[in-house]
Amino acid sequence: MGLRELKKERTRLSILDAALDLFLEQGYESTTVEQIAGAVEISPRTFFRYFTSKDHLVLWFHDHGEGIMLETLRSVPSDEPPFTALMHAVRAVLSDMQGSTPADAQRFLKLRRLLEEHPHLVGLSVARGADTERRMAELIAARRGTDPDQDQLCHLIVAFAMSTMRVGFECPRRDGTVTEIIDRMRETIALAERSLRPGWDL
Amino acid sequence: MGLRELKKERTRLSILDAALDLFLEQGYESTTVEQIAGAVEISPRTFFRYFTSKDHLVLWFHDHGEGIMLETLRSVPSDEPPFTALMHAVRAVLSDMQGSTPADAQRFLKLRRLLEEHPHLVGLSVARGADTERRMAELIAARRGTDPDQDQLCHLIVAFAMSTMRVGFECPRRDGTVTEIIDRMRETIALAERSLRPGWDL
DNA sequence: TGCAATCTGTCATCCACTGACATAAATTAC
DNA sequence: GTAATTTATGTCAGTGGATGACAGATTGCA
Repeated sequence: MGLRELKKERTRLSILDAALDLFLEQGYESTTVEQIAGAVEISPRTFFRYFTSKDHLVLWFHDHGEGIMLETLRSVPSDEPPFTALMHAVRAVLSDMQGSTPADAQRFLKLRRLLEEHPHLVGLSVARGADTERRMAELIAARRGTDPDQDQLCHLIVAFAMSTMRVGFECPRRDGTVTEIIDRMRETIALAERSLRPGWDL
Repeated sequence: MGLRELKKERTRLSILDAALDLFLEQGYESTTVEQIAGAVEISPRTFFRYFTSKDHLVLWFHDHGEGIMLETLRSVPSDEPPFTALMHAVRAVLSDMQGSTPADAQRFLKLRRLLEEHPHLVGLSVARGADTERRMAELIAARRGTDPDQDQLCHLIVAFAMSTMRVGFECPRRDGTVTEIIDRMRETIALAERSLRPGWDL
């Protein structure tokens, strides 16, 4: 990786950190892009070259997780039932979190606090989730050898899987460590698996 | 109802209709609020007194449906299992659609076409859905006599129910009549009920 | 008819976001 | 090491969504 890419990644994280801190300090709405840019000494125009929008700052984790999930989905043996495969994908995200640097863990926890204090921001995440679901439904349909337009079940499978994930990540009132969150997520997965009729997703 | 409220409702619908037509004609992004306001001969400022934002135009159906669902949820006997109660609420929305005026049906179909052509607008709807889910989870928790912060299952129940609804309304490639959509939705409900383990939501 | 409440338009302003262009920096080729 | 190329950054000007303040018009009611 060249010096250029390295520096780019560093400013990218600087922007993210500065923004998270500002948001938590003075609120999301009342923080302007100009302020964020000022904090990392770049022009507002440059900010938009790193993040397509102010909202995008909040979506970095979602994007990261989506990448891992899609990747996992493609690599998981195709004789596994779809929902099981999706739960594998979710667990892959958890593994990634477990192996993340302390700095990344900090960012994740800050993001969670932010979402807790500004519930309407959760909407941004689930909005992008709609996109993610469409992509996943295609993969699942391919797995099932069906046409996503005809096959309602593939959409339902994906929707249930993402619901499970979302519920698992939902903010418990007192925020814990990353490990606690991962444990909670595992419980939720178990709960979902218990709730579904065996073989429903075949 | 006074003359004032009547007139207000009429302009409200005029704005909505003009907007839907413009969106379908020339796209969502490339239609400005100024154009919409111009089409119904009001000032842009007044537009924002009828709809809190441009996006809000797309959410009128969601808001309407949410109202019906919450209302139904409160009136349904509390010895019914939560998921069953939620499916009743969904069916109440379908009944309302069945009894709607032709004009309303037209609006609904136009909205669907719009969402089909601009998938990213679906995000707006599911974003608001996150809000809706939180409110519903409280009702379900109350029903179950639990604290929504502790009880993961109540969130899962609501999330699964809303997923079912969303999948049911998802655009099939060729758009049909309102009746066809309602039938499709009923199938989806049946599919979801078949997928869940009996008694999972108790 | 006249008073009070409410609706509307105008104006000024903020902020997110984008295209165009010039400059500065890093990468590559020689 | 320097020149040429590619890419990142800043400046500037502009668009469009959204909000507060105020004045004038409209409606509802006594």
